[in-house]
Amino acid sequence: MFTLSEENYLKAIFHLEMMSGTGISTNAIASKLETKASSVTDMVKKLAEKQVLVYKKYQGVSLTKSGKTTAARIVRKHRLWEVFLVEKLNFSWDEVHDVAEQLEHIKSPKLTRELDAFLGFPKTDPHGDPIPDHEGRFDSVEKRLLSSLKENEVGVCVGVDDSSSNFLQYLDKNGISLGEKIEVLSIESFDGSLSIKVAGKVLSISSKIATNIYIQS
Amino acid sequence: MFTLSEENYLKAIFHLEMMSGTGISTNAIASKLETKASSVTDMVKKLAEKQVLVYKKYQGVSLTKSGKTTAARIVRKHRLWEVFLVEKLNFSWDEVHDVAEQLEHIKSPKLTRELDAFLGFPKTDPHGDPIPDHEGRFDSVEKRLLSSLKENEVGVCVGVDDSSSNFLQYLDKNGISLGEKIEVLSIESFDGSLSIKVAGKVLSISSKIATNIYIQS
DNA sequence: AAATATTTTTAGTCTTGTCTAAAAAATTAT
DNA sequence: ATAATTTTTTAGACAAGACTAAAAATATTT
Ligand SMILES: [Mn+2]
Ligand SMILES: [Mn+2]
Ligand SMILES: [Mn+2]
Ligand SMILES: [Mn+2]
Repeated sequence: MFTLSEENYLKAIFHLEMMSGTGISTNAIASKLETKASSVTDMVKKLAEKQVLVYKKYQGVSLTKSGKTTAARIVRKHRLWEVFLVEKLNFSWDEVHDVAEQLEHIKSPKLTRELDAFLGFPKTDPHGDPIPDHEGRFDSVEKRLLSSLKENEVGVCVGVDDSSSNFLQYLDKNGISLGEKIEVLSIESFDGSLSIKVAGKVLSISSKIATNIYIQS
Repeated sequence: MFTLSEENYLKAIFHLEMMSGTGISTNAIASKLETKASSVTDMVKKLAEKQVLVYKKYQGVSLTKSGKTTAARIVRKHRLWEVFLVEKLNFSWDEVHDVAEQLEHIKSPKLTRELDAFLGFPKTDPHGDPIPDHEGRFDSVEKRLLSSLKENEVGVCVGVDDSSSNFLQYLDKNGISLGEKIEVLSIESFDGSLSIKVAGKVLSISSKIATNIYIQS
């Protein structure tokens, strides 16, 4: 069994390994969890003793098989609860993250199993992220950044990279949501900003925005 | 804002005041929380500083208005989640308590509000206990112990005093559930055991069982 | 009204998870 | 290859929440 703090470390390392492969640095973990490197060193020693990760001084850490499964199950719960909040309790996609951060630590295998069934075994959460199964497996949707499209190409929005309330509200305001068709009308070579057509309306978005939207084409 | 531990103390004191009035002793709190009296003394000092209870050395503690509301809101969440688990996720009434003990600490006013609405604003939980409103108010159902009935009297089961898995499973096994009519056929004067008729069947229950079942007549 | 028993508080210790400051190792620049 | 910089670890401290053992206050007997 893991403490709340241990679970948060495992999840952070899991996400970091997802992005940048194995051998996650103390500093990377510290900045993701908004804590200090020295605290991370202490904690990874403890987690190494519990066999959920391998730690070699000055070399960073890597999750073991068991560590990956444990972390994926927390992510599974996080995303199932996000679906619940949006589908059943009228939350919008920018309101769910903080509550899910709490709910993901509830310990009850039956609860997770039944919640999954109650929601109809969803495959993705409200931000387009895949929901791992009980064993921690999930199929990664093939997707590209909107910024990788060329002029006159089209795609369907299937996810976001940044799930902050700020960014999601910006998307809402501009009619961009999951499943929406996006057409790139033109690209400004000077600053990489795009003119796009979405939901019948033309709008201009910065390159920063375009690198936080995933599309399928 | 209160820590998990502080919330558990507040809830315990709230329940103790419910039963035995004001001025709750250190020992009573300790035994309810399965901790030591010395730990309780430390904690009530802290809670007194936070103005949620009044503490006078050697005199026990009493919740303030604000303490009562805070505690009632935790109880509100506990019971709403119990309803959710039974009504929506196929839990039985003997499986919900431990999970609700975790869920009651989730902090999100919107979540509580929406959950309440999603469940259709239930007035009681799966054990017949009333669900406080946001302000901490709730109407106490008038009810008596089954053991207070005389021979040939009847009542309807409206609650249980003990919500342990053990006891609830015993009730299930014998067809006793909320809303069920119970008729007292005879009372054995030697040990106070009762012969009752419930769901068409006659069965004999000990006096201890009878003092843990609430009925309305 | 003492004496005894019980309850409650205090004093001191421990664990978990965090922090700052300093030391050590690894990396990058000259 | 040395020096400077950055990253990581160690050492020591702290707060929260718990515990044990001992002291103090209260309650109960005789
Ligand atoms: Mn999230
Ligand atoms: Mn999400
Ligand atoms: Mn309960
Ligand atoms: Mn209940």
